Amino acid sequence: MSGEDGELYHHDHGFFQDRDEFAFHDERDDLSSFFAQNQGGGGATDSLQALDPHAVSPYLSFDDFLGGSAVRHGTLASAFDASCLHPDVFGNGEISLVDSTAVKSGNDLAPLTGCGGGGGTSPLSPNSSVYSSSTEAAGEDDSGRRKKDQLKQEVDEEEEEEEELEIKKLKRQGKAGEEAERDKVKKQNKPRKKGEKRQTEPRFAFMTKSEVDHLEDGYRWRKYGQKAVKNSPFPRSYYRCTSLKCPVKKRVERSYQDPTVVITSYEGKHTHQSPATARASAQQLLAPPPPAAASTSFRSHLLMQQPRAPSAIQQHNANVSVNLPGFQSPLQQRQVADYGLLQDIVPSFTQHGQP
DNA sequence: CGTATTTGACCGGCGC
DNA sequence: GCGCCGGTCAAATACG
Repeated sequence: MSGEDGELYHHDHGFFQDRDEFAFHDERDDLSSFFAQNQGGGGATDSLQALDPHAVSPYLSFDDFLGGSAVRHGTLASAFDASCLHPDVFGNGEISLVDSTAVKSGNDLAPLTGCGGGGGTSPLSPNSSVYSSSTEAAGEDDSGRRKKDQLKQEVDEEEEEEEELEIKKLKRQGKAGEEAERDKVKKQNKPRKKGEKRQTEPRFAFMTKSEVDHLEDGYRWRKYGQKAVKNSPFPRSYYRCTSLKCPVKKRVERSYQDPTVVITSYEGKHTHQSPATARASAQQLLAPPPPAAASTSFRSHLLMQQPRAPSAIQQHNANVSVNLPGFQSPLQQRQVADYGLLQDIVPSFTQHGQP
């Protein structure tokens, strides 16, 4: 239990402290600087690096993952409990830590409101998330091979990726093909370039303390596989975005060292809007959002909570030993209010131009 | 009945 | 070359 997690949190702790020194908007440009810090600074990175330092540049930020829609971000943000969201966190690309309340029954993030404390849904246990641009955040041990893999992945071409996806789809749809054909396709599928593996898509992983494996992030996913994880009693689940043509995949697994920690990795970019988002915006257009619409509008939910996060966060932090000192600067909060979820999640992107 | 999940088989990549 | 492993497929099954 405390083993890895403890370590992780510990590191994060240090990390954030570090960050604190630089203030969130400090992140001058973007991920790169952040990465630089991480890699060099040590602190949080140690364990995280195992996740995959190389991944760094090629990886997407939240923004990218979510497809660019602010609202969408919000949804995911909720996964981390946006209310507690840490700007820094999302702004940087490699690793971040978010404090959120435990996700209990139900995948819906709505209940996550905890952070704000105002919400009322009581946060039982703090839900903290660490995220990194790499995948195997969970990697924990067998980083060797994975690192290699990812390095190669970086080299991969997106085009091929798409092609492959297409083929696969066709294959699936045109079942008429029979097995023979299937085999054929399969073979055509992979052989592409020698030495180059598929899987180019940027990845992004984060850890969350949650009782449910599959966190609701606003998108619809279909599980297409599950595999036992070596050295872990917990299986890894593979999900694919159900949206047509959307290549995004997601892997979910539990840390074997701390079963309460769920490691989620996203791969690829959404090519569409999140259903939840769409719904939410539609509603807003039709009618003014109800004050506390318990409902699912991630967006409103988040917006309402943002402001209160700070205090609550720190309390939680204490529990988890995650430190998010002064995480939410007024500036950030303002942004949130002004621009919406995405921005608060990925401040660096929104403020990009900042000198 | 349509959709989602489960699960065993298969494939390719990688290390030895 | 062989075996291991991660990732994916797709038939079977469960669920609404």
